[in-house]
Amino acid sequence: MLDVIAEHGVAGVTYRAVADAADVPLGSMTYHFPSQDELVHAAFVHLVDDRAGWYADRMAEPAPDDPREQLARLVVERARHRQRDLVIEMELWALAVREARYRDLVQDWMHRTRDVLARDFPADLAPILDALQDGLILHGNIGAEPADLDRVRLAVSRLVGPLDPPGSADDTR
Amino acid sequence: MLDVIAEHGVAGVTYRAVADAADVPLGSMTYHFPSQDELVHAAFVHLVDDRAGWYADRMAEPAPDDPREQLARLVVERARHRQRDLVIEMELWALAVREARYRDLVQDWMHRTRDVLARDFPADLAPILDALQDGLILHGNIGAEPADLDRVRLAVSRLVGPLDPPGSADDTR
Amino acid sequence: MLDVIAEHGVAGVTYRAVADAADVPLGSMTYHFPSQDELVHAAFVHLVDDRAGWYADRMAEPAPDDPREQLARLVVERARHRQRDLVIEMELWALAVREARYRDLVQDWMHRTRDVLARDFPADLAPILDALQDGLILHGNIGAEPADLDRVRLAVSRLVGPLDPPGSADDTR
Amino acid sequence: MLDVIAEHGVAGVTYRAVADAADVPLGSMTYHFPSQDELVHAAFVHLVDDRAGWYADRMAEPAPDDPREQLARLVVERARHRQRDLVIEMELWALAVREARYRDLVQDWMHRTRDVLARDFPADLAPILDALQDGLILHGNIGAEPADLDRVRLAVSRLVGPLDPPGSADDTR
DNA sequence: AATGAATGAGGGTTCATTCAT
DNA sequence: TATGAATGAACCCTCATTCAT
Repeated sequence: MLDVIAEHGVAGVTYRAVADAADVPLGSMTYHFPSQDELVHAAFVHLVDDRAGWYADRMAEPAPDDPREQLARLVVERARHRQRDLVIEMELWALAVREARYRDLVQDWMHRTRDVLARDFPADLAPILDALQDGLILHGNIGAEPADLDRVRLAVSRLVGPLDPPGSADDTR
Repeated sequence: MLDVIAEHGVAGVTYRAVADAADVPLGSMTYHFPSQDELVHAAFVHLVDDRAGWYADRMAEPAPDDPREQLARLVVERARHRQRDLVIEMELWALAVREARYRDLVQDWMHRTRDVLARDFPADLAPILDALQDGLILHGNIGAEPADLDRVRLAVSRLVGPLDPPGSADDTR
Repeated sequence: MLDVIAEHGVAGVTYRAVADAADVPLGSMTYHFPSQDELVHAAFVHLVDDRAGWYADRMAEPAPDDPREQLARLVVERARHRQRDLVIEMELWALAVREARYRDLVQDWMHRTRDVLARDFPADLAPILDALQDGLILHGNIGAEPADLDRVRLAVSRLVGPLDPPGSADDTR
Repeated sequence: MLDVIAEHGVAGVTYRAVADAADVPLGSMTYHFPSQDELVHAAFVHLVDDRAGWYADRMAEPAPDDPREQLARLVVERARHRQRDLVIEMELWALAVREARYRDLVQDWMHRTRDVLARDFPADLAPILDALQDGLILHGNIGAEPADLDRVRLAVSRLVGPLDPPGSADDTR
């Protein structure tokens, strides 16, 4: 299903295409998803859950001991050229600006992401960092050259501040 | 044409829909745009040119005397809720991550934007500022609450530095 | 279907025309014959089978006891003016010289016809008799006056020889 | 024009296709041939004249001194596999069995051919020889293997008789 | 519950033909 | 006279959706 979206966009989602991709009978598609939008929405609900969970897990990795570094690395990882996931996410965003139903989905996702960010960064910076990372990822995927780790580090450290003394990143909410 | 995209997405672009919206005969459409992709591409070429020109003009306004403030205001203006333009731009981005032809278009746009930014900000910050503003605009349009000017100001001033008289904005990498 | 071909040629075969002629819904047509060529090909497969069977049956009739006479009569019967069947066969031949797929079909038909002829005539004469009969039928249908039985008898008896007791029809090459 | 017919059949004849093939403006086509059938008919008139003239010339060649041999050779020459000319002629025949206008054209052609044949062969055999040669040519072009000269010689000599008046026409194979 | 058949609507595209220039 | 622009009518084909089994 998501493969179909990745390749042909939401516009290319047809019962037939998905049935073929999933190797299930056509009748079984319409049986479980009476309308086509049902099908698309279900796919995106699944996607959001999957991606939000993945993001929380990755940010929770104690890896570099510096959340700024971890954030920068995650951005670069997701900003690598022409990612399947990004293609699908873009389709969701495009839907979200037009249809409330999908907007709700994305808003939910955004909140989960900000909550994750708020564990490591000041709460008032979370929305900004979230916007920054989405912008960088988008540009990395579309731009001529992939995202550059140093540049991302620069952006993050400027936004967050030069030092992130261990344990000091207390969110004062 | 762009109205049709704004309302129904690129997927809703049909010769018939556009012909109706523009009140021209169906045969006229296919005559001037032999294939549908021709039509869509032409519309986006126009859009990019229009938006890039608009952006350059607005950033050139000597308005607040502080380019950081001007940038922040432009972001907020474009991040107002559910903008027609943003809807269309999202469709373009979604296409761009899937099809090289549209990617080229967006890359061109990105370069023009960065050139504009480089007039007022250090060159190495231009791509970052560009990504940041796109992220903020996207989130402003999709998020539950519209972009907040103070928050955007904060983001910009942190990224660029407290003062930016030409030459002083040294990046401390 | 074949009626449509007979009246308007293969070029006049449209899903709509056939659907109307057969009084079935348009969607039914495209469902059972996903592409138009499918439809045309299926019709001709049917035709060939039908005609080849018919020919074998007719030649097998013990009728005049002289296969030369039976052959001559069949030619004249099929060479009667403006026959629906001939119209359709011509369309098939025209396709066959251009497209391998239909050529195969006609070759198959030709072989079946020759096999039938080889039951009553020397094997090396079968292809010649087949060509002769097709030429006569064609000319009979297109020419100003219909085929003349005596003339056909003359042609056949000259080609085959005055007598054709099994085995005696030796070609004198 | 005839190239277009050869490649796509009469059904593939469109003002645009012909204009492109002849490298003339589209408007010039409709100007000189107000209707499409005008165009097709003119092309076939030209074809018939061309082919009939060619045939008369070739049969007039004193070449092998035996008209039977000359006829056989011409048949084989025209029966070579997948000839452009034959493709076009088939389209004409297919039209001729359906439309009087084209039937007249072909009848005219047939008469000219028979007149040519009647110069060298008994008048009552001319129509038969004509039919035979068309049948052989057709089969040669469609059949799996091209026409065989010996077989054609056999057919002709059987039909015409072993000797051709002035004792001369012995085929010297 | 599950599925393939069936169908009507819709959409891209082609093209003959008309017409202004 | 000659030509490109313009347009409305088809036509092929895809698909969502319905329904009988």
